[in-house]
Amino acid sequence: MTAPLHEARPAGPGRALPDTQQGMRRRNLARVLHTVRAEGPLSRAAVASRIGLTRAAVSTLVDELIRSGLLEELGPERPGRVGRPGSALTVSGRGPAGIGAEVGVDHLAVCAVDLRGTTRSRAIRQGANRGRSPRPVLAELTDLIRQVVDEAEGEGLYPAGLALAVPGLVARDARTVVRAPNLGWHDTDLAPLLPADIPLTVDNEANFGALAELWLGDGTPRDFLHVSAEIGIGAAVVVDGGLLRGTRGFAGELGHMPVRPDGPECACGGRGCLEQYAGEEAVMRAAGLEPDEDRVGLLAGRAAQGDEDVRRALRDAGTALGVALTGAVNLLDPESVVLGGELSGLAPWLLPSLQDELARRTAGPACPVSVSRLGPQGPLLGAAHSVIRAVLDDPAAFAGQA
Amino acid sequence: MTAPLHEARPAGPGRALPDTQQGMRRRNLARVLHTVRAEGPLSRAAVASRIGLTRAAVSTLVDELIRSGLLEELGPERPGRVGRPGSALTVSGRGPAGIGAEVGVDHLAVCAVDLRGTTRSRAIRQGANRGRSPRPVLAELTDLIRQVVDEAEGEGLYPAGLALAVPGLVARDARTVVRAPNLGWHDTDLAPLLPADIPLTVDNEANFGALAELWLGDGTPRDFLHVSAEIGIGAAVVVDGGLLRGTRGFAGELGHMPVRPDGPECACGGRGCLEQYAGEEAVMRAAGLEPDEDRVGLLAGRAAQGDEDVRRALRDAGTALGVALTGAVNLLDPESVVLGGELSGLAPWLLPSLQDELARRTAGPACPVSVSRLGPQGPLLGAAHSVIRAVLDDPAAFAGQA
DNA sequence: ACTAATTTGTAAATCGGCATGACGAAATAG
DNA sequence: CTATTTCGTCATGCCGATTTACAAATTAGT
Repeated sequence: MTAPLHEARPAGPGRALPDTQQGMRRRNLARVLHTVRAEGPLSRAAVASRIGLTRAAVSTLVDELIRSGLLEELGPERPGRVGRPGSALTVSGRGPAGIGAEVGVDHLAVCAVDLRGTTRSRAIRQGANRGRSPRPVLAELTDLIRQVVDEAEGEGLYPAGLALAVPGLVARDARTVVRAPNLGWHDTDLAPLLPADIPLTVDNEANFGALAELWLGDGTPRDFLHVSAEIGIGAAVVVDGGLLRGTRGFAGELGHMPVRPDGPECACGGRGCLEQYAGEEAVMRAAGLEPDEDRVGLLAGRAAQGDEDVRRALRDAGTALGVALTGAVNLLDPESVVLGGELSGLAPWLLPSLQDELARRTAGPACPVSVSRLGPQGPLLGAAHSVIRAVLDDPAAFAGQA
Repeated sequence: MTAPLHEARPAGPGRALPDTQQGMRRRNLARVLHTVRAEGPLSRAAVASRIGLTRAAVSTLVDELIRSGLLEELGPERPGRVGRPGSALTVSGRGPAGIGAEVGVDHLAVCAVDLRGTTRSRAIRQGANRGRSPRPVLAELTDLIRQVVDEAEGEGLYPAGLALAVPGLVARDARTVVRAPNLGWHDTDLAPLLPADIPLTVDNEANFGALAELWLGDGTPRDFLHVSAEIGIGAAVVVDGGLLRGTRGFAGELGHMPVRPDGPECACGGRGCLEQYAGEEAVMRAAGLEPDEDRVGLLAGRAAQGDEDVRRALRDAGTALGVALTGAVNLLDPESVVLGGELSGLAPWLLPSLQDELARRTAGPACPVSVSRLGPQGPLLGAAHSVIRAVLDDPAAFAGQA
């Protein structure tokens, strides 16, 4: 569990782990569990026909999963079909729980999700974290985590892992925050500051948001670009159902796409980066507003009231986003672009100019742009579900932990 | 073999093929073959220790590969080490051959590569193909293919597949050219116009170039961006040792990255696309030269002679490339950027300004930029090797074809 | 109602594939 | 010349999925 969850791709045939029968068993356990979770209550025979194994083989696999507490038998189905009714199986509601946590600029949040995907417990605490050092913030977060874990344990769950979403760049070790400008954190190993008894994974808020979109969004494809924003503009690239992380884990930095190469200087050293046109600070300035804690809320409120200055600022930001996204879309050819995170609240005023710009610069049909249904809670849900996903991907590794 | 070679990623655990013992055997055959090919002559024991199987298991796998004609026994090694010497194994020099073919703007080329990776036969024909219709061009190409195949068969090889590189966009069915502006082809299924007795794969020239770089380049990482150019500017994205293709197979279109969003109108509908600053035509115009057949050669020649106009034009193109690449590098976080294809000949004059621009716009260490050792023959080699790669990845599928 | 047909789940036998352990073969070290 | 080391192979065993058979539970048909 120290390795990052959900690699973009398993290693090639030359370097893979030895392909032995235990590995086969483990993969088949995963396939059974995955299909039962994905396709609702299912009989052993139904699972067998879906994954291509025989009923006998599935029987033994199911037995093992039931013994591990990952599957539950609901009893005989009552269908109108001919033949003996099957015995319905579901993923357990009392097995492992994924603990998701989030450090936002102005809040902390924790939740526990069970194998079925339902949130069983949650805790939120408002309060500005900008400029506070990691230790007190994570101490506070640890309180919330204990709270949520206690509640989950009361319902018969046990924490299988803790996934933390932060608004910043995270190293590939999945524990060290390299740079989180809006918190003021840099090069900090978070693991020592969090509960040591639960396996930890730290990742970028945008990445978790994208995974939530992938797993929870309705009709979201396996190849898309997920754009979110907290001050900087973070994006996440999903390729064939997996996250593209990059060599250092920094993939998805949309904020410093050159939009006007001769524009004003940016902190990154370049000129005319997207962030200077569509970043929160820039939009606030363009709208003639003062910096505030809840910038997105303020912008959305004013825009909804019909404030022309704010609307114009958002239109311009949408155009800039459109330019940057044109480049990204040309390079990646995704099936769609999803606006998520805090950005989704501003979508009504960003979207028209964004889509215009994208369409204008694209030969042929433009890449469709949609708004996340999950909105700001995407990252937290994605984090919790990433833990659940790890269990589903290798149930054997989590077997005896109840 | 009708499915595209080298998907970016196998399907998730829920949808994968049933994981049965035959599958395990197939994968282990592949692993044995891969290691022998990659690490030179090797004894059974050496292979076993490398891939983590026992000597006994490897013995049976090797037997099967020898019977299939994919491996050869060289006889006992003569080492200075204690103990019975092993019997060296090599991949066969008389097994399957990968037939690579290329339709360029001003040439046709075909080659045959054996399992060892050595080119065993080749044929090239110069002649402008711009504006010619697919049928006569591919008829001519078919002649060359027959020639090369005959020669290869004379040496005991048999064609395991034909891979064709074209300078244009290819659909994900790996047979249909969607758009090849410099040939004037569009929406053409090439399969009926090529030998029907060899399994066919068609792909973008830039993609094959990138694969060649991945497989044949020295020290090339598993995550990089490969930039080539023929008129348009094509790039290919390699993520964790696999090609990123995109939903429609169009990933890697660098040519229409917005470089100066208010710049002149481009054929794609946008403004100030990279192609207008670093495309061949644009550079020729900026250098004050007339259109010509061998544009790259002309530019390189003049630049080498010290022509200041040409050099300035190339410097500016490098700067524009740098701007576009900044965006791509930020988005993908690759380990390096490789200049390949025709572009590699112009590298000496493009590189300085390109690297300057990239470094200026990057916070922290800039992404290293290198020049392909393979140069213009990358695509052809990549095509041939992609066939060989398919054999290595699943030897069982090619077993009885000798 | 009673039988036939159909489907489910499991048990027993079988097969395929790798691991284990032992052995002869072929080299080096002393 | 013997002891040691390593290689390749064989016999055996284990593990996991398949095959085959069968009892159980339901619907369809008379």
